[in-house]
Amino acid sequence: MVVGADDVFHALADATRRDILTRVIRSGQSVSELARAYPMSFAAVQKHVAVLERAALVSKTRRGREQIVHGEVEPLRRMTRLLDGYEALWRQRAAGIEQILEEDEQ
Amino acid sequence: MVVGADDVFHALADATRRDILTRVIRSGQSVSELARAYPMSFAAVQKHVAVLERAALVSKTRRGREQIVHGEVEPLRRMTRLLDGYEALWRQRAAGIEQILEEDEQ
DNA sequence: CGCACCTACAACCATGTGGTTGTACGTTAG
DNA sequence: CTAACGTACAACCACATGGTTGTAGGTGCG
Repeated sequence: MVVGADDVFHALADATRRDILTRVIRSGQSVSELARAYPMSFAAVQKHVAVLERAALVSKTRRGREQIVHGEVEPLRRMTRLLDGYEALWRQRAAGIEQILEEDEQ
Repeated sequence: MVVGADDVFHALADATRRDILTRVIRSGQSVSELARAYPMSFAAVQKHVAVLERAALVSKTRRGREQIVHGEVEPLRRMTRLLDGYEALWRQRAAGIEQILEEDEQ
């Protein structure tokens, strides 16, 4: 696991970042477009995007002088799987659950 | 939503806390039992449990002089649902997705 | 070309976080 | 009753976080 679960959960633990994620999952948006949508400085939004990027929840591609932010769904899938693992563990139906939970710290 | 998604994700954004969660989901354990399992002070583990408790991921019940920590699976289910919402959104199959994602900030 | 726009990044500040130690209090065992 | 155990909480520290402003570099429009 190249990006830790820590990074993904931490990235998701902020309402602004979750909102940014929903926007760019719908369709890519430039950093400035995103920045205009929130009551904070451009730099602040840029930092939020950086956090999402470090968690691999978004990626950026250049388009002219703009940087377009795209949503990446794969890390979300991994987290969903992790949470499902906890749930299954709770239901005592643990078959192969240990393995899923251990991918966590790889 | 009485406990914010922020709290749940933040609680999960730490390997020690996720490990504590797996332990107590299997079966309840006292705070000291948990504390003995990690290379840190009792107080540190106690704080981790407090964070999990604030996120409603665990609850405590008294047994004699011990405080038994239990895993609560409902918040996990809510988070799984949230993540599923993002995924569905990404797949353009957005039927009622907005609603799910907005429960987020209630 | 020259200016405006988009982005990146550094410096700074207040606050929160994860860890420590120490103290205090309730409960059980002997 | 006393001693030991389990817990809670406060004070403290180093460091990360989320925000700010300012500066600088790449890109495109007129």
